[in-house]
Amino acid sequence: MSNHPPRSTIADVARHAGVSKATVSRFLNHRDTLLSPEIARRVEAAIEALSYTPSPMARALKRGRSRLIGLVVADITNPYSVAVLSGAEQACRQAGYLMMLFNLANERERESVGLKVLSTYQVEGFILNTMGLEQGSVLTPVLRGRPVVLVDRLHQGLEVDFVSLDNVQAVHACLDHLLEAGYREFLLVTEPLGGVSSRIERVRAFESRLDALGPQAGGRWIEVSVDDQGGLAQALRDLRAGARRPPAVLAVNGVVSMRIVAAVAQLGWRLGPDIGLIGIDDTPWAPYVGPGISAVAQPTDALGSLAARCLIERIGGLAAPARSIRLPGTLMARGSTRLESLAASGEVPGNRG
Amino acid sequence: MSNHPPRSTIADVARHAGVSKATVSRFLNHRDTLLSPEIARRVEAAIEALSYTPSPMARALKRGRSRLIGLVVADITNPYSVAVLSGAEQACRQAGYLMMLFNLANERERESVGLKVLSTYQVEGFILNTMGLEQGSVLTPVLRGRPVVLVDRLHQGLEVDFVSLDNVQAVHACLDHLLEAGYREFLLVTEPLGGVSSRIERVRAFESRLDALGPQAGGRWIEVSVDDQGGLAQALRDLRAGARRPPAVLAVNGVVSMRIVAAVAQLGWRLGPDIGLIGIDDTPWAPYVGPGISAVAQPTDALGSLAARCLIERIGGLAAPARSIRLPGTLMARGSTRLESLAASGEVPGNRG
DNA sequence: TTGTATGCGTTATCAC
DNA sequence: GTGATAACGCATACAA
Repeated sequence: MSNHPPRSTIADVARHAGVSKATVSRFLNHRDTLLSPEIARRVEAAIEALSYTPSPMARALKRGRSRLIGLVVADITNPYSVAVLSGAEQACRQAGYLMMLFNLANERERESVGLKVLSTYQVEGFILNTMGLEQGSVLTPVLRGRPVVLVDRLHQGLEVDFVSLDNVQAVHACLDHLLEAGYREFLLVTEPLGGVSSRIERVRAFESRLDALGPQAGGRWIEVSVDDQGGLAQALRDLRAGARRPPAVLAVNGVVSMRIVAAVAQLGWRLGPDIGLIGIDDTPWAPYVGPGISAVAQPTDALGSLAARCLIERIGGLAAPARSIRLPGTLMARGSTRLESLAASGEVPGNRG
Repeated sequence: MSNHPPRSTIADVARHAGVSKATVSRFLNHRDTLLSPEIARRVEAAIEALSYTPSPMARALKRGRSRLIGLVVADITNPYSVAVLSGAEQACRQAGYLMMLFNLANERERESVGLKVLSTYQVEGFILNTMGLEQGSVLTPVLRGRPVVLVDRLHQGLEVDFVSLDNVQAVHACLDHLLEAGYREFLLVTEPLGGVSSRIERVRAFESRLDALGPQAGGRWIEVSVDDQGGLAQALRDLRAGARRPPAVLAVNGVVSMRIVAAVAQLGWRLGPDIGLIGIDDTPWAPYVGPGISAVAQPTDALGSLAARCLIERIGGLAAPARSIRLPGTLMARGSTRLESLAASGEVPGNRG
């Protein structure tokens, strides 16, 4: 059993350099001011020689700051969450913060637990990508004044920075594209709203746009829970039966897109000619699923890094009123929104940007 | 500006309960022994009243243990990594550990940086899902005797627990399935081996199985780098041109599968009848891509939670020799390995388990 | 400009 | 059984 030397401490460095701990600490934190070149040189050499690194734990204890950022995510299995997480992680790293991850695994009641746990580790701020079900009033006490930024989903009564897709723009882009492609009858499919702000916003945008469009187009929206694939298929059957020409479905997110694709496959219909499909959230596979699935791609990386940067600004003391940042999505038009089948023309599915 | 009360400390609890800090600490750590019921009750009440939680930071400082586990991941954008991560995170949580995440973002040289950073945070152990390029000899010093478990990829000279897909079984399952489906000419496509153990194992398994098969089947393997999509298409053209009947491709992982699909689409071929495709790594979209992409699904969740549990056992002091755990994958047969096209029969793509 | 002393919130070692 | 007290590694007020 090899015994490993304990990591060297500030005391070791001080001894090695023949100075006091305070001097080493000064070198670490206020290198510029208050230090004679000669001493600085010796301290630096000692640090190098002992390959000394300050203990963030001890620092956190003393200063109350930990260089840690807590990320609470509803479901790390969701590619959207991961993409955002990834962008955020990068920005944090660049700013010298480390990320502590807490995954809710879709158990919403664990949200406050996650916050508490991260809290005890003295994280300096939180990025929340959760269901948004906990009211701000219950969150506030555990936050203890530490900054928070919300991603994708708002929390009632929590007035903090918010970063998200521009849902109105995204839904409008979808509808405009469908109209241009020749569809006139629309069905928006969402998971049960359940108070989730992004879903609600998308539904509202859908409704208001449809109102504005007037009689030239018609549409409804339905909630279908994940375990009711049969209900979804039935809804699609009804939709198509009641329409004079091929209708189109707008999937509120990637999960729903996937389920629509499954249902359409099961029904034996062709995406595009028989029923249009466009969804919010793009995936690398989308170009190759059936005739290609049209989608609005979210700028997930930007969302994540913006969230992180906002948070870090707040940690740095910024006291501006709560900001709301909305980033546009970009439409990827593919075969699932092409009324005329291309099977005959020999064209191949793929990206059309 | 609302001022937030500082979190209560062990001293607050002691004062509130009219006992000493030591007593409170005892209640926290050795509740069972050495404590009169009366005092215990009072302490408990005080803790409740002040909603006190011990500071993990201070604990870590004093005891050297942090209840933190460090996870270094090559690319958090890779769904495989995330799936593993997710399983690991869950197991850690259940054991009362929190996960600190360090993403290499595919910059391999950041591996030792990641280890160092996590190290300073006093993580009690590491789960590594990286390229495996750093030799054990360079890793060992920063590990300082703390346990490590490797996922999916081995490191040379690092004899620690290892958890991974049973690559031999997986590749054999693929080949057996292809043979049964009627294919006889095989091409394994991998990203450049670059010393990554999982890729090497899969190639070796491919070669040895082919050897064993003898003249009834033939095959080669090629490395194609991510940015050489043209080269991949050309390789496929050559493959098909040189084969008497439809050949089949074995994609070494999900990323490669995706690229093959893209190339085949570009070539205008039908997956299955024109060229077979089976890949390691399944995705939710696979059933709906073209005729359905056949794949070997990895037990990612199990891999992750096993990794975490191994690590936690080691942290607990287990001193057994390094273990190597190989979990079998499960074959999902779909249309991309069906020689006869089903287009005519009206059957619909989907899972066939 | 540098050193001494104290405290951050815990746990552990001693007394009592 | 319980209470002082020291120490973990660091940063800072104060003294020099």
